[in-house]
Amino acid sequence: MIARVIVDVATNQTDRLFDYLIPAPFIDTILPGMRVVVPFGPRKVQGFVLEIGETSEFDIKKLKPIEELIDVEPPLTNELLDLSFWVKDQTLSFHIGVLKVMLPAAMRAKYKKEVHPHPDISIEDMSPHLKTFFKQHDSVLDWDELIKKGTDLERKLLMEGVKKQELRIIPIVGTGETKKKRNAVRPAFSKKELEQFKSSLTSQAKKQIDLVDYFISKPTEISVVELMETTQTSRSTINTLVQKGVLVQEEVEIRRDPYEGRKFERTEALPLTEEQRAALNPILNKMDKGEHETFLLRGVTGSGKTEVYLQAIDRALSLGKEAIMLVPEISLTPQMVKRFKERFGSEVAVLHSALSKGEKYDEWRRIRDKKVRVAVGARSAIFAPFENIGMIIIDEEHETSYKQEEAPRYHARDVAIKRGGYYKCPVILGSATPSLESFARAQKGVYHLLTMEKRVNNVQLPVVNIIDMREELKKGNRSMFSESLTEAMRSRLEKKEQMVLFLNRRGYSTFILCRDCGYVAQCPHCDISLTYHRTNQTLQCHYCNHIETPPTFCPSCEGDSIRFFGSGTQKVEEELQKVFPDIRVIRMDVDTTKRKGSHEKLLDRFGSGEGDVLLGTQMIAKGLDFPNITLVGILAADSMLHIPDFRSSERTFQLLTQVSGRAGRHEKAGEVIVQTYTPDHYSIVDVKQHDYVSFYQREMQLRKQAAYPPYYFLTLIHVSDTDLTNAIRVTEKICHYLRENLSPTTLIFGPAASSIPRIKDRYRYQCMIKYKVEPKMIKVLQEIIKTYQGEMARTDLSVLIDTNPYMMM
DNA sequence: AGCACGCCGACT
DNA sequence: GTCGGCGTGCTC
Repeated sequence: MIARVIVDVATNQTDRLFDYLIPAPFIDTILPGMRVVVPFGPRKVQGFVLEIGETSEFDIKKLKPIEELIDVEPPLTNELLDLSFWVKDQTLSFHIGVLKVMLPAAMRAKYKKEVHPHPDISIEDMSPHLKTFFKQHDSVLDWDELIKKGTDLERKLLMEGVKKQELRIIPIVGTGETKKKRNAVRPAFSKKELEQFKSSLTSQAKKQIDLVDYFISKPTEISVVELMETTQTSRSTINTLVQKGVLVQEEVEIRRDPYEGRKFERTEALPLTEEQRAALNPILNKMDKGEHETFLLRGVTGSGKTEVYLQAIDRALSLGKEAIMLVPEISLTPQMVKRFKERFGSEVAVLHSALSKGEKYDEWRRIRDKKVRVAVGARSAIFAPFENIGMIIIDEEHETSYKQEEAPRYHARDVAIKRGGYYKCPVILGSATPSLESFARAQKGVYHLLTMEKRVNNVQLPVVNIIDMREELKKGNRSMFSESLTEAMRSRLEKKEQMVLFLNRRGYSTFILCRDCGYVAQCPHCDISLTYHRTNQTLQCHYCNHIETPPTFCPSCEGDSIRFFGSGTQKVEEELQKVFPDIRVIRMDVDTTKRKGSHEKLLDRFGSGEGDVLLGTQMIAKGLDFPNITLVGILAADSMLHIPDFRSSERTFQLLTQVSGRAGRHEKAGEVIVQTYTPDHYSIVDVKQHDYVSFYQREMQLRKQAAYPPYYFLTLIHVSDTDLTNAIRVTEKICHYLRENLSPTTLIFGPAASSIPRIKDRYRYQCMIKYKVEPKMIKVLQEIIKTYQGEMARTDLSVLIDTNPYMMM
């Protein structure tokens, strides 16, 4: 018997199946989808068994046997294995990369090298330096750690030791899994025997008697910690009884429950509005018939999309099937989790980045072990290893975080539709502001469009006021708050209502500029300006972490007119305090939410009324639902509009609509104030009218003119090198090759310098492909990778291909 | 990616 | 003459 294995070596030459003999003990248990450790050349690596077969094209006598079988059950289902082929082809990724992304981080291979004293040599015979080294440390040392953290001398000693054969390096392939264990004890005796034992104890042994009494009344297993607490005894007393053989101590695996100790009250399905029912029915219909269809649910903010999702999932469960619900990382808030836990109780597993590796692993195993039937999570949860999926939902489907920006560059939306096809189940893409791609497909009838235009309980959409900041300047108002916004904030403070202020930039000042000569501090390694960080008084590069102290005189003209420009949330907070000295501000951005659980804490504080203002970046745009918010202020609506990306208008419209949606979701009416320097731009005007369709139509015209998606598909090839001329040369060759080999209707742009032409001293060039139908595309791109793989391995050259890119930089 | 094999320069 | 530089090629 032969196993065909994908090995954990991410290179072009090894991106294929390798055959291995299956040793007799594994023959009956080995299955496709299992992880193995195999010898590969001179070392050992982890691999995934994809196929089991009888024969090999390779010389059977030369096959090596599998070293180790890691799994008892295959972590990857047959469906996921099939899917992995599709994903790696579509995204031009290494197969191993796709297989790994399907598993929780804790299950990916860990490689380490252990440093041992050579077995034939006694420590005493080693060279004196090493002798002291091993005496100071444990006798088994981790090579990588020593190399990374050790001193130069230590490094030198180690190298010498290896050369002189005094040390041996043993590579270890680990699985990285850790199951949380706890010590527990249970009685080894029956009740009667315990009574007997008790009477043999002297009255001095009071604590032992307490323990025995406990087990007489409750003869079941209990964790040591819990036992100590309930009986007020110490570990040593328990140990004594273990020693005497009265109690048995065991390690019991426990599941890490990220939501431990939290009570979720069960809720029932809410009554649906007319619109909700009209949206839900066709979905249920398809589900009942066991047919696949992709639905695009466009519902304004507050129209009750979540309730539609919940009831759709409920139907899947009552049909005996499972459901996956994807939420953008940023809006996977405790509020959202709570809503799912309340409806589906212990049927829900939650997968998101705030969980520890171990917690994620445990939640993932609950899915694989069929302990739960609903998976809620961010992008990678689309690979939840269910085997009978009845419903897949992508909330906020327009969110760019569904596209993974490193290899494998997959889009969760595409994977969702692929899996939906496999399981013949409906897929819902939900959003108040669908991506143009999805809405265009719905218009063409590829997706089934469902619309919800009204908020539930007939709550009105907030009134949106657009403030022209150029007028404010003319009036002499140079602060970051317009008169209207200041007044609106004052009235909320008086009425004790809450508000949200949104600014798309964190930190303090974004750049420094010389007023005399226009000098802007630039990063020496990147073509980007440096950002001023007030906390440590430094200028920092956002791309390479270069740090320098801000100059007091202009390095260019030697004048003293250096000024800080642009403002972040930190500065807004200060300004707010100046205008309203008593205002209570809760600031939420990357800087204030770094610690685990701080996100939740800040929201709880705001929810309980501890703050008047929630001031934040992106992360406050979604999912917030507090009844007392009656004002939303958007400080710089056009900050996104000027990013060189064909989607910048779309992003602006989506973001403004999402943020606006935070206001007046309940009894109290909401108001939104949008500050902008471009009040006539359609992506801002259409927010005022809450008119998605109007925005869509205008934006589509521009996309058509400029030959962008949804009219064309895009592929972006990024070429970078420390050598500028070589980067250009390679990009030129690639463009030439594409023009020769793709159809004449396909548009090829390039070579063009990237919008940030240099990052970390690497020069960046691009080639953009726009196409409608191009059956040879994948083949041609594979050919390009093949052409440059050698040069990429040898030199600093890098060629990356992004099919369907979302980051144009 | 690692790692060994292999073919040319500066050293005991 | 050897030690070691990193170019080339392979891993079932």
